[in-house]
Amino acid sequence: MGTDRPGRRAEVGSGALTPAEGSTADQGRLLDPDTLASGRPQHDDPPPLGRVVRVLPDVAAIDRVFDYEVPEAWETDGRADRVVIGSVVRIDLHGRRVGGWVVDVDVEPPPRVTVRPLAKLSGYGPSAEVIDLARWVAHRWAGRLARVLVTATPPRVVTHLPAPRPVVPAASSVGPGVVKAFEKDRAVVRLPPSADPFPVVQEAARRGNALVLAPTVESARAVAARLRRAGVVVAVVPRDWESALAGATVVGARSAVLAPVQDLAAVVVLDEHDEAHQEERNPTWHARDVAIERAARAGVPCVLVSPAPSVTAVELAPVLRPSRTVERRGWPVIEIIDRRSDDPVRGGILSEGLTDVLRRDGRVVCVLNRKGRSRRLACDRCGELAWHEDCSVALQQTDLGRLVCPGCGADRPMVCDHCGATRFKNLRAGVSRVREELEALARRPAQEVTGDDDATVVEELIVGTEAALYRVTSARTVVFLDIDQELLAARYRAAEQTMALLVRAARLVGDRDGGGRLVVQTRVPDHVVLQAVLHADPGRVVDAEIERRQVLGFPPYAALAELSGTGAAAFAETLRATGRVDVLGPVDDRFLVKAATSDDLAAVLDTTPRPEARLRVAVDPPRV
DNA sequence: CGGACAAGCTGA
DNA sequence: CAGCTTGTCCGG
Repeated sequence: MGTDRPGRRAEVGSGALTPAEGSTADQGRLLDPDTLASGRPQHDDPPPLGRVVRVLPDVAAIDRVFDYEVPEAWETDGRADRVVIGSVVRIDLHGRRVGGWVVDVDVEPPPRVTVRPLAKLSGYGPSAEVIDLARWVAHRWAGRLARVLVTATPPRVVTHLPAPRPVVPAASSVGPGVVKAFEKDRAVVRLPPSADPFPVVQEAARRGNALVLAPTVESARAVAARLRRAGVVVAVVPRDWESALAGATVVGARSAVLAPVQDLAAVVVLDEHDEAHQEERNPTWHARDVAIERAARAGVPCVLVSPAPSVTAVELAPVLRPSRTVERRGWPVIEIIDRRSDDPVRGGILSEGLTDVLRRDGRVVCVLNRKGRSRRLACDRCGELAWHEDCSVALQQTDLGRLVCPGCGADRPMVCDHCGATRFKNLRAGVSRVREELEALARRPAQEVTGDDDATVVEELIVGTEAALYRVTSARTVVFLDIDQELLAARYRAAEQTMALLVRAARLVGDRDGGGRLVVQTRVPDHVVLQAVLHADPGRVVDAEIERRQVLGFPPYAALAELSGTGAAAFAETLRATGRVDVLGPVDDRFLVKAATSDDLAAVLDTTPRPEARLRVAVDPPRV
C-alpha cells in the first residue's frame, strides 16, 4: 500500500522544528542551501545508526509508515532480537507516544529524516505471514492496514509464550468423503442443516495445526470443546492468542483468519453462507475469501462447509455433496401456504391454513421480520395511529420531537390528530398486534421475543423477528408469516439471505424424521428458494442465482463497492472519469461502483485520489 | 488523531 | 499587544 505521499520533501525546513532541534547539527543538514539547491543529499558521514525498522502507527488518521532505530541498549538485554516483523511497539510520534507495528526490518531510512529510537517493545504481534496477508486484505477491501492489524493483534499485550505442546495427531474416524475434501486445494462440502460438520473439522486437525472458522464465538467454543475431547491441542482466539502462536489448532470467529497458526496444515470455514463471516466495519473483508487466500499462500487445503453454499463459494471450489437420500433426510419438511387467493387488503397476516399449525404440539416460533420497516406510533390515550393520510404512510418521530412523513417530508408537532394528546407509544411495528391475533387463533398464550430484551422464553407459542430464531434453542415448528418480504427484498443477495434464514430455522426444528416442520406463508410458492427447501436441494438456488447474476452483472461476476459520506459524490465523479468502472447512483446519497473483477476494483480504488471530505468505501457491501 | 504553530480576534 | 480562539499542517 502506497504510504508516503510524493512532494513531501520540498517542505523540509518549513518551520516545524522545535527550538531544541534547531540548535543541533541536524538543522545544518536539513537547511543546507547546497542540498536544497541541488536537490540531492550531501555525502556527509551519516550519524551512526543501529538497526532501523519501519513502523505503522496505530492511529486512525495516519496511513503512513515511519522509520525508527532499535535502541542500542536493547542489544544487550535480548529485546532487539524480539523486534521482528509484526512486533507491537510504542513510538514517539510528533510529540506523543503511540502504539504501532513493525512492518519491515533492516530498512534504509529515507534521506534527511531524523530517525528516533523506538520507545518501547510492547509484545508479540501478528506474524510476518499475517502482516503480508493483512496487506492483501487492506488492498482487496480498500481499507487501512492499521484497521486490519488491530484485528490481527491480541487484545492484551502478550510478552510470554506458553511452552509449545507436542501436536498429537487426532485419531481419524471420518469417512472417505471427508478425506477427499482435503485432497484438493479447496472444496465446498454441502451438508444438510441437521448434519454434523465436526468430522470435517476433525480431519483438518488430524493433518496438523488447522485453522477453523465458525460464524459465531459460541459455535467456535463448541467446536473447540469437541476437538479438545478428541485429544487435539486447541486455541480459541482471541482468548488463547499466545497458545495459538506457540502452536495449536486454532478455532474462532471471523477474526481468527488473521490469528497466528504454527505450521498451518488446513483451513476450514464452517457455515460459509453465514453473513457473520463478513466484517461490518471498514474494511469489510469476508473471512471466507481471506481463508482461501491464506490457505493458497500456505499451500494447504481450504474446505468450506455449508448446507447452502454461496454462489461465490461454488464458483471458487468444486462442491462435494452427500447422496440425495442423506441430504433429503437432513432437511425438515416445509409446508408452503399459498396466499395468492387471499384478499391482499382485508386479509390479515394470519391465514386460515395457519390455525391447524398453531394448535400443534411442541414449540412454535412465528417469525415476522420488520427489519427496514418504519416504527409505528400510536396515541397513548386513544390509540389512534400517527399517520399521514395523503401519503398513506405511518409518521415517524424526529430527533426534534416532531412527527415527519417519510413519504413527502411534511412534519407536524407530536400531537394526536384524533384527541389532541401528546404522548405516543411505539407499536413495535405490528409484532404486538400479531401476538394478540396469534393467541386468539391458537387459543393458547403467545410470547413476544425480540432481540433487545432478554426475558426468558416461557411460552410454547412465540412470535418475534428473526432474532427470535437465535433466542430459542429448539422448536418443533418455525412459521415465517411473511417470507415474501425476504424473498422479494430489493437486494441482489435476497435469495441467499432467505436461504440462510431457512437454514437457521431448519436447525431449530431438526430433520424430517424427528418431526421438524417449516411453514411459510407466501404469494410466490414457486420461488426457487422455497422449491429448493421443499426438495432439499439447495443447488437449485445456486443454479438460478448463477444465471441471474451473470445476466445482471452482480458478484461474483462483477465486483461492487458502495460509496457514502459527504465526499462520495466527488469520489464517484473521479472514479467515473477513469473509465475503468461503472458508477451508479446516487440513491440515498450513496453510489455504487461496479468493476469487472475484485482485482480491478481494488486497483482503481487504490490508485484514484480520494477527496478531503468524509468518505466511506464498502467493498462487497452485503446489503445492496 | 492530536500537538504545534500561525493567523485572527478582542479588549485595554 | 498580551491572551485567547480557531484553523491548518504534519508526524521518522
